[in-house]
Amino acid sequence: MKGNRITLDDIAKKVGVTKMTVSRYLTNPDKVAKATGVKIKAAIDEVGYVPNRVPVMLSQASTKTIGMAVSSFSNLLFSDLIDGAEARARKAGYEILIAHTSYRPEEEERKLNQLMSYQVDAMILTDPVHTPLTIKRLKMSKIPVVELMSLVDNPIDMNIGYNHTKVSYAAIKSLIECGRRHIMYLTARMDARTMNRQTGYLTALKEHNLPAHIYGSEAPSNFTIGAETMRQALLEFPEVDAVFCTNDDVAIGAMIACVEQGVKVPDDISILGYNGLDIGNTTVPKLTSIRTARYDMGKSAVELILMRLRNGDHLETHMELTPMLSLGQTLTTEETQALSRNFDTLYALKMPPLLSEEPSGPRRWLKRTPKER
Amino acid sequence: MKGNRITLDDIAKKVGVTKMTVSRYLTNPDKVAKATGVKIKAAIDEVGYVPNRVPVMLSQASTKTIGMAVSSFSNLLFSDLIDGAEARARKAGYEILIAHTSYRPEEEERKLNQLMSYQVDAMILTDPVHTPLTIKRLKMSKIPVVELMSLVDNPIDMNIGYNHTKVSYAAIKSLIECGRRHIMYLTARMDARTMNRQTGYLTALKEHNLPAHIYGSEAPSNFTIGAETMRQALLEFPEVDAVFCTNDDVAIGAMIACVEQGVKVPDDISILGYNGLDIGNTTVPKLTSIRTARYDMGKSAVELILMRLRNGDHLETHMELTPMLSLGQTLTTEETQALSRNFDTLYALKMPPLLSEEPSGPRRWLKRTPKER
DNA sequence: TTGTAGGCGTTATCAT
DNA sequence: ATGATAACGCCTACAA
Repeated sequence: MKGNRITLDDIAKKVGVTKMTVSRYLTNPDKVAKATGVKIKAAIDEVGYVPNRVPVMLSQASTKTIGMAVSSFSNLLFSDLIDGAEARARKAGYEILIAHTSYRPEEEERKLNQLMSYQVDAMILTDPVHTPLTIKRLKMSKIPVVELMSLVDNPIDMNIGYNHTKVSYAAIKSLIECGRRHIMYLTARMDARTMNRQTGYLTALKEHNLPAHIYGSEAPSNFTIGAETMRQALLEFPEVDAVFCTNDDVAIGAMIACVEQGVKVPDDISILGYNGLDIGNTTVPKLTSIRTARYDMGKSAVELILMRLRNGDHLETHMELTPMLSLGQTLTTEETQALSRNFDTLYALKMPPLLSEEPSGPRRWLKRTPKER
Repeated sequence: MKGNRITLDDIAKKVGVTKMTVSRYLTNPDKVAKATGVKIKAAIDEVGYVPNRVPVMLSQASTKTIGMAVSSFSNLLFSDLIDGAEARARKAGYEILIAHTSYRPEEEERKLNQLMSYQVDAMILTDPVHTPLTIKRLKMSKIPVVELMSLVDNPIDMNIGYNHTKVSYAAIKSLIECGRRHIMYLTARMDARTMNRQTGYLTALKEHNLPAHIYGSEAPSNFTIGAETMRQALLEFPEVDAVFCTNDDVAIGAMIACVEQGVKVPDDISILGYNGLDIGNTTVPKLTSIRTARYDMGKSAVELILMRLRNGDHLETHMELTPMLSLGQTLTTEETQALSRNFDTLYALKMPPLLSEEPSGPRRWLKRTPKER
């Protein structure tokens, strides 16, 4: 039962003109007689009329709307992505329509369907993996699509992001260069980016004939999970001398566990986070983390879309970004410098064949169901 | 320039039927001949057809869509609200359309306009303050509206939330009962709920003739801001023996500052957070916080909307919730018990006339612009 | 300055 | 089992 919404015609009748006049007033008040305009305004204010954009969408016109499917609202990194995209979109008179996918391709497919059914002019995706149907729908629709965050192998259209595998490879190489030999990968719920990082981690270790130690959980990442997993790791793998974390949440959990157990960071164990969120600045010592330019990515995505929409050009844009280091004290000075150096030359970095098979070393999963509601 | 989207007619022509037959197949495959259905399915799959919901919206029908205007994506509390609402909505075949307001009534007005222009069947609001136009539009539209989080004075329609003023009053009273005399309010960017809490805080102090000490910042709250502000407070107001925080982010910042300065929590200073987010469980000691039932609120909001939509009843539903205590160790045992007791009898609680004027004690604002982009 | 006609893509309704 | 027609509310294009 939906309320009887007010239409242009209702306003028109109140004023004693046709809806066309009211429509004109709405797009440009100067196009109607001043006296008429005043009456129309009064009528609109009186009833709280909200223009219905649906018919406009129907008339093949642009909807001035960009759809954005983000992986999660509980990971702060996506909040920055949205802010960047919205700020740029608004400046151009566009709106962003947001949906979230919970990192699941099928959910992305659902939400994409929903957004496309609103006739969005373009789509921004933040998951790197899609269902075949998602890909087909986007390609057939011909609307501009930007995949954000990860550099992907077969972009649907445009792509801005990081090669997380390469970044992780470079990070682990740096730690090895600086003498770490028992490097652990601390992870949480497996999504595609988590896997990319793992591949980079495994590849670097393999190259140096070092064993892999992967500790993770099935639950979505948070501080508690990170701490629990790290406690377990310290028991089972006490030689650990470096922890590469899939994100800052679990990294902070790891720091908490280290403090509890009297482990010195970074002397005994160095800890490296991923994303460079604000929270890492508040710990003591501050977390060293791989910082991704989230706000700028959101902004750039909209910029690429606007260019395409305006010029109709079909430049294939695939931008590989290189991360900065969010400086803290959870790596040694030497390690920090090695990482910065290696990130600077990331484009030139050659990797050996990627490893995606199971690691040779121990692999430990804490069984733990997501929290009850 | 929008892609030439595929329509029902395109599919129909491919198959050699009219679009009506294809439409029937989509709503109920059994309504067309089996052979026809097979051909239609093939055609749809081949071109990646996405049904266009816009015409459906136009034909006065329900859009099966609920609009939700959340204050922020960078505050985790709203993520739970969204999850609760989405879970319930999906079960009923509804979609949630999300927009964010950055706590600003004018932005809420903009986003409301956007959502209503998509003909949503109902609206969920999470800000407690609205522009007059927002209120008028919602009331005139007659669609079900739920205001979440805060119990408000003049609800637009339905309302589920907390009386944050009363909750804060009860919390401060409890601290006073237990002997605290130098209670500080630690806040951040001022939104309406922050103000409600301040009023409760001031009222309780006034009743006991204690001076108020309010420390805050203009920037959006985060851990860094909380820590900075608390450091300043410790310098200027060293007698402080309790810190009432507007949210868990600044509370954790306060804990960090206390640890740095060698202040014992809760012996020297007790710290109380607000919202009971997961992050409070990871600190040492765990943060004691006032927990709000966010997921359930989101769920209940949709439930009320569905009832209204289905039955057309116009029960005025105004639910006042009472918070639980998220148990930690940043209050003394005695204080924790006092708070729990007082929350249990919150409904019966009588407050003196509210104070909303400026506090009598010192008030200190750290000037700090939001972080550069 | 204002009005009229037609069309956007789907579904309800009424034929065939 | 399938087709034809009308309607939803706005805007573009043309007319007065």
